[in-house]
Amino acid sequence: MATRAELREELVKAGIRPSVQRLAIFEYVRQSCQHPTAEVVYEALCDELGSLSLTTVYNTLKLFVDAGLISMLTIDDTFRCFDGNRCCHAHFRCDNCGKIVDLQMKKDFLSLVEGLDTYSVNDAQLYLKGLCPACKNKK
Amino acid sequence: MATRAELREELVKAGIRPSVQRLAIFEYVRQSCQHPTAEVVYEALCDELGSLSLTTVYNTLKLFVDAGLISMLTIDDTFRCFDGNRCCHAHFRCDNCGKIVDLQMKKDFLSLVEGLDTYSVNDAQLYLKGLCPACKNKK
DNA sequence: ATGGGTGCAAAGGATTTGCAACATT
DNA sequence: AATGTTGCAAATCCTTTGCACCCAT
Repeated sequence: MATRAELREELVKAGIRPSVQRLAIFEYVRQSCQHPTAEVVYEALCDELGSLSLTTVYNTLKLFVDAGLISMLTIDDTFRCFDGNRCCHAHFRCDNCGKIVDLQMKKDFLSLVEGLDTYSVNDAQLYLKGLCPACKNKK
Repeated sequence: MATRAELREELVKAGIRPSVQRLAIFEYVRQSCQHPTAEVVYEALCDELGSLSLTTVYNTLKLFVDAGLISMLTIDDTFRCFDGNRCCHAHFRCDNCGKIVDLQMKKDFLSLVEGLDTYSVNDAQLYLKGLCPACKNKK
C-alpha cells in the first residue's frame, strides 16, 4: 500500500503532472484488486472528486499505460480493464461469475517458450479462463 | 493440412450445418497461419464465394468460437483476430511490425502458476509483446 | 499570460441485431 | 412447405477527438 505522497512522486518521476484527477485515478487503479474498467473508475471517483468526466478517465488511463505505470488487460475483448499490480502474475477469468483473479507465478515461466531467445520481450500476459473454486464447487 | 471433407465432417460433428460460406470460412481460418480479423476473412473470400457479407463472417466466426472449433485472440484489443491452430502455443506480437507469430511451448507451463489446482481451466493464452528477430536487428 | 488539463458534445469504428429474401432438405 | 441461413441496413456500444473553458505556474 503506497501513500498518496509516494504515488504523487511516482507520477512526477514519469513526467506526469499530478493533478487532482490524475492522482485520484492513479491511486484507485493501483490500490484496487478488482481490475476496473474506465466506467468503474469513473463511477467510483465521481462523488469523491465532485467534478470528473469519463473523457478524463479514458485519457488519463491511456496516459498511465503509455508511461508504463499500469497495464491494460485484454483478457476479454468485450470490455477493457486496467491493472495496477506491478508484480509478475497471471490472470484468471471465471466463465461463470466473471471475476478476474490474480495468480502468482514463477518468474522463469518464459523459459518454457521455445525459440524465445531470438526475440526481445517487453511484456508478457498469461490469461486463464475456466471456473474459479467457488463456481466449480457449485456445479 | 486437413482436407475439405475432413473439415466438413468436423463441422457436422460439432452440430453445425456445413453451408458453403461456413465451410469456406472454416477452411480459411484453420489453414491460415496469419491470425486473420473478420475483415481479412471477408476480403479473402469475397471473390471466391461471389456472394458474402461481413455480417455472415462475424456471425459464423462467433458460431465457431462458441463451438470451440477456433479461438478468438485478444492480444490487442484494438482489433480482434482469430486462430485456427489447435495446438498448445503462445502468441508473440511485434510492437514494431505488428506481426503475430505462433511459438511452441512446453505443455506443463501451467504448473508454474501457483494455486491453480483449485481452479478448473478451460483455456489458457500466453501473449508476448516486444520485438521480433527481424525488427530487433534493424534497431 | 501561457501552457497544460479538463470536460462537453460530437464523431468514429467495430460488432451486433432486426428482418426480409433465399436456399436446402 | 418448413426450417435454417444469408445479408442489407440500421442500431449499438465503447472509445477517441475537437474545441472552448479553466486552472496553475
